[in-house]
Amino acid sequence: MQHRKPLQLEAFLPYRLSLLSNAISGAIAAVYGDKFAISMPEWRIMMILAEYPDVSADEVCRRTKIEKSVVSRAVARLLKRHLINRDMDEKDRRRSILRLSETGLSVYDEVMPIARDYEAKLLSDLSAGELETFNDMIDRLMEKAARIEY
Amino acid sequence: MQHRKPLQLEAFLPYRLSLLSNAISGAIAAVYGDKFAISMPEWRIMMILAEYPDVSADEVCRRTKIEKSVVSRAVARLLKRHLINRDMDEKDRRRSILRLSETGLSVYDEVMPIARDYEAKLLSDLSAGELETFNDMIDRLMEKAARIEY
DNA sequence: GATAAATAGTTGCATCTACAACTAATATTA
DNA sequence: TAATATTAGTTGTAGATGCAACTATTTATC
Repeated sequence: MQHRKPLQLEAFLPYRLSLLSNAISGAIAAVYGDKFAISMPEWRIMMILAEYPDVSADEVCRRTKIEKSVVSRAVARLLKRHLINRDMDEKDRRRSILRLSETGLSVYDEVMPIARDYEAKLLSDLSAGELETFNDMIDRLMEKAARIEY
Repeated sequence: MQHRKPLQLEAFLPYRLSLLSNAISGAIAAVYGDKFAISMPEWRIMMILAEYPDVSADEVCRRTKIEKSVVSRAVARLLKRHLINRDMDEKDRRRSILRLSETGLSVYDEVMPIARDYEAKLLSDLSAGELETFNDMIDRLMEKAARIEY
């Protein structure tokens, strides 16, 4: 006979955040997935390159927290589909220099407004102040999470 | 030459939530993963069963949003390791009735305090009011996310 | 400047995941 | 009550993931 009522699972923050994040990411993934057969890591990389052109794969890893082998294969696929271009750094020939191709940019320009529109709808019921508070809390939790060890 | 500054990626809520959720879930997953070789879906199922004993696999799917084949295989693995027990519903012989075994309960009782402690540390800098606000916003976003279509 | 350590990126591989097809049982409808 | 549709759970399979081992290059140390 079980009787643990330890936690009210639905009140457990990690669980709640995971459900919310999955719901949101999944909704957006459906857009670029259905329309362009782009995976989530591929899309994340494209977002990074749209904002920070000419960064290395390693820099992409650092920013996205995506594992480097996943980035390597996603980059390979994006290259094969000519959605990004790659040069090698002259100063450090291990290091790649990645950026969106014209095609990649046009895909980005088609998908991103939909994603942004989704975000806008999602946030439409929050006041500017509430949104700021929410974002501030995410930052603080992010910082805290990076520091906790046990 | 790229020049999209469309979004400030780091300010894109879906991206931010995903990073935060992964950081938190990953930290907790390290505990049950390292100590008991339990996967995330397995742990989610155990949490559900701790709070709602005697639910079906289908009910687990509904609550966790984990895909049913994943639940099926996770349940099989938990059964093989005697961490849960399964009966079949007399009234509806398709339906399973799952609950933690004694062993499963003891594993749960060892891991859960660590997870709860992690959550407490994570939230220690938020006031009660802030936490309530944060939770309220998650609820609202969750609701909204379920309604948006495009 | 030779040797060792660190870094960027790729690849092998075991495992995990998600979709679809499937079986078995129950519910619906005519 | 026979035929049809729905539901619970399992299984096949292609592709994704993450760790570790590997290559190639650069940096640090002696």
